[in-house]
Amino acid sequence: MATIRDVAKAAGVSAMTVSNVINDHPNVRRATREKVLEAMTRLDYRVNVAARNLSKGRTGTIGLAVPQVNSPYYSRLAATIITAAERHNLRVSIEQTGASRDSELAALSMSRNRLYDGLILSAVGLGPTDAERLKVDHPVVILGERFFGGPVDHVAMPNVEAAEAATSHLIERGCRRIAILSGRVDIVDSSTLRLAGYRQALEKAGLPADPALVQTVDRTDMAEGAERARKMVESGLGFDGLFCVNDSLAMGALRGLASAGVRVPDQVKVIGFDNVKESEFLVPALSTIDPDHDAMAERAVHLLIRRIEETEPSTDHEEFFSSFSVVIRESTGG
Amino acid sequence: MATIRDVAKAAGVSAMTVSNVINDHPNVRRATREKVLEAMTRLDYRVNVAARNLSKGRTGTIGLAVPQVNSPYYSRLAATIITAAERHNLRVSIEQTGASRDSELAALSMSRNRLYDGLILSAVGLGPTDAERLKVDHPVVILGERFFGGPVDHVAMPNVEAAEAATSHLIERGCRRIAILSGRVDIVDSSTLRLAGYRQALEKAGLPADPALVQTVDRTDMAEGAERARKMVESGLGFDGLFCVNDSLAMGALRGLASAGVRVPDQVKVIGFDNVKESEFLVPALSTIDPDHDAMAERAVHLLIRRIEETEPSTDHEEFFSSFSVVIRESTGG
DNA sequence: ATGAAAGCGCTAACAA
DNA sequence: TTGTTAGCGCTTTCAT
Repeated sequence: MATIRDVAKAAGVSAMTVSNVINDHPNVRRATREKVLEAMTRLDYRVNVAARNLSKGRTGTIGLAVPQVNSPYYSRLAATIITAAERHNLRVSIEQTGASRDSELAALSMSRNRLYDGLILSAVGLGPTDAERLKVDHPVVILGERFFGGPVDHVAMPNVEAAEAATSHLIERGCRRIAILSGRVDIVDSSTLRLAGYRQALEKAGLPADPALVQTVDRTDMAEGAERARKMVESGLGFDGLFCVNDSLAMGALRGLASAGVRVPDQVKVIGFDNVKESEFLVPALSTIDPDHDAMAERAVHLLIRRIEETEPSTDHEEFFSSFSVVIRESTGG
Repeated sequence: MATIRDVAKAAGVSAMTVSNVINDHPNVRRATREKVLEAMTRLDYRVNVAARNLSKGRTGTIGLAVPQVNSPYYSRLAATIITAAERHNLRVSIEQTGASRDSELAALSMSRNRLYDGLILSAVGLGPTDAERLKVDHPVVILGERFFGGPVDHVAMPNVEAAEAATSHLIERGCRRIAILSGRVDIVDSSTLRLAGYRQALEKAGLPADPALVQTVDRTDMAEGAERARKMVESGLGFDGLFCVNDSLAMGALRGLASAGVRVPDQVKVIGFDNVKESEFLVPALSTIDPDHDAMAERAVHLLIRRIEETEPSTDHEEFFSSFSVVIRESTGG
């Protein structure tokens, strides 16, 4: 494998000149450049990125830690972040944390090992009590709901407002007994905040808040959504609207309601949250909240790059909330 | 940031001893090890992976190039590969090629740059004429249908057999005019092979092969599936079975048929291919082919590791075909 | 069981 | 415009 010195020798110049050619530095005479390029082709030279990394103290790679990539939501997030990073000539290495606290901490320490120039961490397992551990001396951006006012840059959704808008939409469509399908709410996360938005909407509309209508599941995925929705019908809970805190749950719920023989939107109207690609194609097509995913990804990458490039560590931190819109489809009556 | 030499000084030993401790080498006295570990903790030492990479000539990272990660199929593939790689202490860096030939070639050259120890390339844009370019001196495993007998290790699906099984299943359920929704078939890829399987099944059953029943779309995604299925109904094509060459198309088709007022499975039975997570939760639940994704991912990673670890390049190449099963759900009558 | 020397391939800083 | 020097932080080899 040819090194920069082999090329230098072959072209009759110094290693530095070759390096300057490779990196498009200005001060190289045209003729010299040609000579070098020719030698590079002839020797089939390839830069050794590891050596460059060591020399520059940069890896050109950022880490992205998400619970799992095989979910409509996180795969979309990953896709958007990879694309945004690419625009800045950064590669993305993905780690799956399985939503566990330990794995999320491990991801944090990976970037301490300078494996990555920075880390975007979709924190689900870490809690507010771990805030101290985020006070690290390397670039980190947190995605999620767990660290408001924490010691890191933070990109979040307008959970409360958007959940309120979703619930209000159901109310406008005539629902009076609106259930919510949510994740666990013993911790502050998107479920908790979206539940708060749901409650606000009911209150503003003067609707009673029946605790039985608040249904929580352990994992917010399709399987749980399907099972719980079916049970809610079979137990005779009685509801005419259902707000699911994410689209995976909602996809499952649509399935569960169908199994239970409930017609959507005639008997029950359903709305989700996230606007994953699939939601448009379900039967019935799913109404949902569309946060501005691209803006969130772009902002997360930007914040991270800012940190990577700043010369001295600053102590201020930014919190970004994306905008959102309500996407009305068949599941709430089109 | 503390280096290995800082730790050595602090512990009163040589850098080499510290290195030996870090890498769990046997020849270190217990007392020495403790001393070193203590110093490491005290100085908050972290290995510099870039330096280690340069020294060892390995990066501990493999590349995975897929068309896009935001699709049920590829996100599942990515998830499985990341998990398999993790078991072997390898990280995975993901690149999105957008199915373009140029990006796929770029991914190949990335790994030539020793950014990755090896590359798993889900080839969609590259064609058989590019086979020569795969003759590279670094580890590559191709996922897909385009390079049978090529100069690389290759993991593929049993496309023909599985497509035949899918079509036969529709025939067994009483379908007589079975349409196929496929990608372009001017090149050898999964669409072509699955179309061949479809034809075989018709032939074996003695059913006529009406060319009008072969429908091809440019992109095999949900949007195209929905639009085309609707048009097929509206144009009065007349069909009682539909085999979609992947689940994304099938999800779209279910949506399109619903829009056109066609009941599944009563009027038309539908089967897909891939068994993505979503298919189980659709309404109606989607019958499909389930290739052994885990086995494919595991095999791809294994083949790659074998190449990475072999001392001298061998010229033989392995072709692996996964097993498959037909998953029968509501869309073909349960 | 430990250490000294040399080098992985590149680039920043300075010199010519 | 080009070249020289001196590392980046680690590991391999060989001595002790």
